[in-house]
Amino acid sequence: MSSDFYRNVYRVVAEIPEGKVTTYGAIATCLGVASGARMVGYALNQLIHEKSDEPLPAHRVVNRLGQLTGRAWFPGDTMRERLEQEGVRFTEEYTVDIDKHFWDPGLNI
DNA sequence: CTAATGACGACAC
DNA sequence: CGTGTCGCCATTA
Repeated sequence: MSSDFYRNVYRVVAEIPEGKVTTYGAIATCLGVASGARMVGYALNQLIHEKSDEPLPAHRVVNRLGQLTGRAWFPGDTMRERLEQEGVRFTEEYTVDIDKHFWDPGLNI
């Protein structure tokens, strides 16, 4: 399990700076599979049952619209609260200002 | 090996 | 402008 693809996703997600967010598509593109946005989400989905001493900041990964599609995988509003706590602006209750806090992995990884 | 699924994305209607 | 449908690629059944 945990193919290189997964580790790749985990590494990118782990590099997301606080107060910044990125999209599934951006990560996928960074990994080489531009159309593998679904795979990124799938990889993160596996990370739920994956035990880690230091959980990955998956809450900083949103879809291209900035919507917290993964909020359902976090208890309560943990995802929204954490992002808000890091200084991320919200255009809506569950939508971040992706345009101002977008972080491109390709420019930093 | 074939079929189905998925924390998405883009396009069609 | 909101909804629906297909495509994308890896993993699982």
